[in-house]
Amino acid sequence: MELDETDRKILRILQSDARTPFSEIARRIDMSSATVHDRVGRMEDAGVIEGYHAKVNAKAVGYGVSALVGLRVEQGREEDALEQLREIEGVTEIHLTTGEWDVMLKVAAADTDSLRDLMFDRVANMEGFSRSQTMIILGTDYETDGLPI
Amino acid sequence: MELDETDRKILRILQSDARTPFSEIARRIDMSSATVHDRVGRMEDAGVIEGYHAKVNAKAVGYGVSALVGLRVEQGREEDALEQLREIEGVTEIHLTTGEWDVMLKVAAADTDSLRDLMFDRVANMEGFSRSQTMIILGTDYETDGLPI
DNA sequence: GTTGAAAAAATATTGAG
DNA sequence: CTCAATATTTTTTCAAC
Repeated sequence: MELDETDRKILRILQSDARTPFSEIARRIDMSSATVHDRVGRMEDAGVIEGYHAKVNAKAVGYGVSALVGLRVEQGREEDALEQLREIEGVTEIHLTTGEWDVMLKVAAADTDSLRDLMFDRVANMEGFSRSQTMIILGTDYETDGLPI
Repeated sequence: MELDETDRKILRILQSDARTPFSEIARRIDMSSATVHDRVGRMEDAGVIEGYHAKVNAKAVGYGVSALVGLRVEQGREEDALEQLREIEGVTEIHLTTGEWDVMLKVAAADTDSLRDLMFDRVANMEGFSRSQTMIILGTDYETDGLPI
């Protein structure tokens, strides 16, 4: 799908606040809200907009520790490994990467004890597991609302 | 702020679809929409809900390559480095981590050329830079809408 | 805290340029 | 594609339990 500058403006607004009323988006980009409605619908259908998500404070819901985890997986066992990783509660992202690690995870856990359980009981025991490195996130300095559009 | 099971149900719904009408949330959790409205407002005020963001397909807006980047920063130059990193367009996350790297970035770029420019011209030239490792994301296997609540 | 009901505002739809 | 007008829904407010 081709996006013009109007579409991009709408995306910028929805990326920073997904609950902005169409009427206000319309005011800001100087078009009617029917047009905004139409364009948003088309971008949703085309998969340009993949969803709308509330960002929840991790600590408020009991997640005190986050980490990035690098994983080496045995050759030929990648699919097995991924399947098991997807089942682990607390694993919020699974990326396949080049470089030192085959897989990079982002995980959330209640505390360090629970992170240890996650890593030792679940990750290290899965089939195809080779080795891992856990990088605990001491703090997130900065996080954009999404992409620079 | 204390969250009860009702709050958590609301968070789950908004995390998976931030534009779900309060009236529908009310139906699903079997309460009035006035209650949902009240609770959402309080969670917003308390910082439990940090925002609502549209998820935009990176390729659709011209970002063909993403990477995780590990960085070593010279002792005592951390603040300088972070300040510069925040200014680099395409850097979408900056985490301070334990382990092999001091800082982990998530970056988005149009293509590998543009990623090279980002890394060589911007990141590698910044003050306090020591060394880095770029892990190109070949694919994202799985990404939850947020935290398991 | 919760609710139903009223008022205000927003979204969805339609038809035409 | 865009718009104005209309119909439908939702959000917001508020008195009352």
